[in-house]
Amino acid sequence: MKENQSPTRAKIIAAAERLFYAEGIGRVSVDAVAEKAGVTKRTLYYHFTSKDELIEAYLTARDQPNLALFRRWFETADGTVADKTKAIFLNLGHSASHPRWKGCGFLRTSAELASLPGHPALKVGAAHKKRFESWLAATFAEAGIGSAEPLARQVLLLLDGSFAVTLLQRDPTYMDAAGDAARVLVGTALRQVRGRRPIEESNQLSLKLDNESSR
Amino acid sequence: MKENQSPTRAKIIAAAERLFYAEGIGRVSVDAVAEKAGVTKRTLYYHFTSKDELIEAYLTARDQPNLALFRRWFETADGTVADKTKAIFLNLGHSASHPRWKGCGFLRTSAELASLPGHPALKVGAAHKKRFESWLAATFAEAGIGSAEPLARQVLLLLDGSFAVTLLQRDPTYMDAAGDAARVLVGTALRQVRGRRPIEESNQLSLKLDNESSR
DNA sequence: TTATGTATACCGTCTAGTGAGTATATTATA
DNA sequence: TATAATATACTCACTAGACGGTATACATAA
Repeated sequence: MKENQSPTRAKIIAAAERLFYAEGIGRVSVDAVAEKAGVTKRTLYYHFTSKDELIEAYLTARDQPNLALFRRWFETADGTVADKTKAIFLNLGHSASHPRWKGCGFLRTSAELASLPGHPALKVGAAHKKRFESWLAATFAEAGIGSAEPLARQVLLLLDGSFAVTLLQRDPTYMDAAGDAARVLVGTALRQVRGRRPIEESNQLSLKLDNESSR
Repeated sequence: MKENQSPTRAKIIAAAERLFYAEGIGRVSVDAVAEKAGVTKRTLYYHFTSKDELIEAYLTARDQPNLALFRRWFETADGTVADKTKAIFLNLGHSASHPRWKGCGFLRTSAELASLPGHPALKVGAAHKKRFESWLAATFAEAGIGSAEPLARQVLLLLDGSFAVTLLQRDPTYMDAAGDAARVLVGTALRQVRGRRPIEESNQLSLKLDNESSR
């Protein structure tokens, strides 16, 4: 297997990440990726058997870094779980103000490949969003929220909705609106917890890190 | 001007609607649209100056029918405004169960053309979603809701989120989750209205129409 | 000396868009 | 009323280039 990370393979994936995210997978040729990576096309095809496999590798490479970024945004925010949830949207709104921001690479790839169910890249994208949803649900459950799973699902829907709408309208204030809705939903669930067993939700002090661009 | 609807032009747009929605604009050639419409490519280029103009015409043709469908789903549902809002998601979930359903054509086009800001088709898409948001806001305001605009925005975010997530996961139950969140948000706003001036929200009897596929 | 990695050069196919010409209908003129 | 001119709506055949992918050869290192 050549699944390991040879430097050349890593360079190719890095080039694919930048180009596929910036232009969309259909508008980027294999030649362009090879050129950006500084290798010949034949070398690219030595490391990947097809363009489809390269697309899959592109999303696989984004999976963990994206999740880590969301987690960090959540964990470094002040306030209740509801406030911390909203912090994800605030940070995302900041990212979306950057002209190079182009929404969520997973969702955009899913839109482009919608006519190819079963495409390996779609499985990677679906698994990525599931992991995010599961992490949210676990975090909510830890805070004592009973309906953690449906709540996590609703927050995911708001998040992906704000990706889609902000990309279309090019207006990051939609992120704030989604964050408000998420804070209301999480806050309501949280108040039910406190009703049963008081306090327990602590105000965590934390750094406010500057955000990177999120994909 | 040939902006009017000659039968040939209408045939071409109808073919474009089916193919672009089913496969995505990047994966459909102008030749394929011409063939599906039963005209030569040169005839297509007689009616449209470029593929981009054809894409724009495709979304323009979907604008009013889609809005009308959502309105009908809302208006024909029983219950409060919150219930009627949720009905949109329920109907959409039903549409999404069909194997030919491929999400929202406006959002998918926006994802494909994300690297071309200012593309005419993107303006059509943005205006379409704005019209939906405005209609929702007006409907909420009519029901006496004070925060009609932010509320409409939140429902839009849930709607487009459910388009994106349901397409990726191929699981229409996400539509139900989004509908629940929307019902909670609208219901909360509605209860504040009732708190100030009681009743006023009537249970409207109405037919439950069977839905068409929504794009 | 065998496996890994890279390069040059190429193939067949598909793409958006065009050049040049034609059938038909309507209008203007004698 | 017959004829000439013009506009509309369409077709066939083509271009120039981009596309994904490959055959072959050469280099390097264990």
